[in-house]
Amino acid sequence: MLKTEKIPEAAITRLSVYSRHLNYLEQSGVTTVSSQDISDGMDGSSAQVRKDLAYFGEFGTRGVGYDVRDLNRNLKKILGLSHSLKVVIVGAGNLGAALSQYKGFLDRGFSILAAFDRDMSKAGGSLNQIPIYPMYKLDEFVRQNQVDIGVVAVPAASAQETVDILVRAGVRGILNFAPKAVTTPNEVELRNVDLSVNMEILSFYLGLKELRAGEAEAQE
Amino acid sequence: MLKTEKIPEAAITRLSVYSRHLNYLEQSGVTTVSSQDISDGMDGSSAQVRKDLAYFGEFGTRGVGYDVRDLNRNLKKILGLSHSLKVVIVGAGNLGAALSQYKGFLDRGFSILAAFDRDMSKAGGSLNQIPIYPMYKLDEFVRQNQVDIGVVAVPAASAQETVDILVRAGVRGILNFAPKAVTTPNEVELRNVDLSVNMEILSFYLGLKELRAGEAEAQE
DNA sequence: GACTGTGAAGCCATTCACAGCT
DNA sequence: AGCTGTGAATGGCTTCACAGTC
Repeated sequence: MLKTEKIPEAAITRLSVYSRHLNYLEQSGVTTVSSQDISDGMDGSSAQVRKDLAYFGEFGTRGVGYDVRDLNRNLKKILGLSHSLKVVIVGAGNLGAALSQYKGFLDRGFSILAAFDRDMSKAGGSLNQIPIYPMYKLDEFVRQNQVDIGVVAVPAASAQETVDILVRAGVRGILNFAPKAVTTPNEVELRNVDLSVNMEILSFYLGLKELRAGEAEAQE
Repeated sequence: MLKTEKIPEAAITRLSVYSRHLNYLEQSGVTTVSSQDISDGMDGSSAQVRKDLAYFGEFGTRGVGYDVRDLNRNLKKILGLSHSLKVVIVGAGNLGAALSQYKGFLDRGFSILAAFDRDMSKAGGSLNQIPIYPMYKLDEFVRQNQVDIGVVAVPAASAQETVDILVRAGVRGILNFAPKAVTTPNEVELRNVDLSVNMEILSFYLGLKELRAGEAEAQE
């Protein structure tokens, strides 16, 4: 169970996607799937699915496939979703508001406890059930409620500062949405979800396609 | 200039981050940087920076470094940001609203022309300057305005359907925020920005850390 | 016959180390 | 001396192909 083997991050990404798909199948009443079924409709191959699962154990039955319910339970356990993680959102602007109500988080069992904003006039208000507090209460709140994850949804200019506050308060992980490279000490896990970078990657490939189309014409 | 060499997607991601950092340096009045300077404060090495740039040409001067302004201009050109791409957002809920005002897009030169929503009562309204139209106008709008990119910010259940409409209308790329695997034909570039997957990856690493901490204790 | 689990092969990306320029 | 550009080496991920199981 405790293999110290190195697991590609891309594999984790895929496990998460598999799990969501299994949720859907479970609701649809499907009870058994093959690795082929799982990989259909995404980019990966069935071999990839099996390899990804193999990092964590043997979940299937040869000649048969996987039990949907059972496999999904295992995946959720691997992903740490068995007990719901406690989350706070920093920055109650548009993005913070959107994240606080994001179905994708709630459906997967994360509990968003509170939002925080520097703007004192927002404090006391709420984002759809979730209370908004002023920034100075963040530290105490995180400590008292043993918050696991801080979501950073502030402007780029205050991103690092916000991260520092969360780290000092004792969160274990940070999900950063600010378009700015930030850093955390090793013991605090960090992930950047860089929306503008994603838009630019798309832009790059559009340009590349244009270029190739141009070349193809020129060849005739 | 037109190297057909294969370029890692990760390299494009980094170029985008470099460019943003150069923007900042440019504003700060810095005129020359080394690959070391660029890599400082992010995870990569200076060798990586040089390799990434080498896919596209020779932008520096040996013994000296890179001209900030010049390099950034080149990066933006590579990323297709020289002429601003036209974007529409589908789904005028919280996430759509947040994206329509997202500074990270505007700062980098994307123009968000309109938002669309299935809910007719939202039509006629606006999200911070950006007009909201009913869904049935999407096709015509995309054609008439030669929209390049469609941003999908609808619930998972209607994601594929929305993608199909955008594809038929003729967008060249799609940025999907719905927590659902969707597909496009080859000629339409697709990128998924999966917020819940990112949260789950974070969750996974938190669990892993816990496990390791437990093991370390057990070893004594 | 169908499907999983896995070693081995192949492929791709990153890192190293140094030649080449200023 | 300082720094870029790059071939060669390394390391890691994915694909292949098949033995093992039902």
